[in-house]
Amino acid sequence: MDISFNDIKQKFRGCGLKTTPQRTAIYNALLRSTAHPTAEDLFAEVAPQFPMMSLNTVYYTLGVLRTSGLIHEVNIGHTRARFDANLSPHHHLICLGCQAIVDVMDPRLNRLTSPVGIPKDFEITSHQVAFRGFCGTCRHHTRRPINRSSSGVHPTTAKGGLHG
Amino acid sequence: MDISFNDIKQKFRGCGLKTTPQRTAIYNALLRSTAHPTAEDLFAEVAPQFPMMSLNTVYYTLGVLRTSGLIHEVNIGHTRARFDANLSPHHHLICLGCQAIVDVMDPRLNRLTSPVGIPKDFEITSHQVAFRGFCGTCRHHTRRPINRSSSGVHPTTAKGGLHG
DNA sequence: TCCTGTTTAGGAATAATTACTATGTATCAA
DNA sequence: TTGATACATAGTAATTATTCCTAAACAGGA
Repeated sequence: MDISFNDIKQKFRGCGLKTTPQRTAIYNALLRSTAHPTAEDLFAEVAPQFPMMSLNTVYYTLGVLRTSGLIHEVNIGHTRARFDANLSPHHHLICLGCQAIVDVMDPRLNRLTSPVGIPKDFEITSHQVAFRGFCGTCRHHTRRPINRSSSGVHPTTAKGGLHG
Repeated sequence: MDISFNDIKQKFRGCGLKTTPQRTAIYNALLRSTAHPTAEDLFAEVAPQFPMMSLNTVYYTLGVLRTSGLIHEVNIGHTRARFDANLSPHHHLICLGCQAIVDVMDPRLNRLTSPVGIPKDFEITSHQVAFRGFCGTCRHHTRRPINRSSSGVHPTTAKGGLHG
């Protein structure tokens, strides 16, 4: 799943985007992550390399990448936008405890038939299944750690999408 | 789908909630709607009956109803929370143009098998399918009316979930 | 290398929601 | 029926996430 600097440059060029160090770092961080980070998560990850960088730049960059179709925005609530560079059709597993989002790649879910009883002039362009529940850690411990400041990473367990 | 004042009172009592006129009106408005209104939509709908009412009360009430399990929160983006009093398992059709949300009651979608390749200690408690696309009106007219102030109701067409 | 339009960074602004708090009121018990 | 009390309401202020605005910096093509 690794991608080179030149690959990124090519992608940016293909979308008519300039290749700046900040933009490259943000996109690269998103490519490497499977945790569906928020803008602030990405800012925290990239900031050490660019001490002068503004959170604004992260928002601007994510907006540009989204409208260029290089990334997707994923939401599990109204509170914060989360982002995903995985463009292949997939679904999500969402922990109601720690808010972790895990990709579900089961191809059977990509082939759901059109539902019955919908307005006949509605044109469906995509669909996505969200499975909700509790991950191993949240199942055993408290049910609601309420972790608003990070993307599904337990305060106790250091890094990674879904602990355990 | 009509519900009496006494039914509502019973439901509230069953959850240990006091029956106040504001609370009753808000819940009743949500029960009657299929448009998945926002807090502000509900405020606008109920305000004529209670000129002194605060938007705060709507937020507080929706929070109480949600934690009591009487309503669900539905989100199609990070921008605003939308609410639903339809508790029977169902799915959603979302117009990318006008942001309308329509319930999809196809029971086949309730019986999706557990997906492959997920962490084995994850306990799935529910799932929901979101179909995205364009409703009849948005398909023909502009693709992105960007309607942030209302719940999927076209400026041109008056009231209702999905026009047409 | 130089020009030009995009990108960045900083601060201010906005929108949605939550927090705080005094007053009001539904409910229960006497 | 009445009174006490805990929950609700309304008003204002605060917070959070995001967007807007602007000047300076810089990438990419001529």
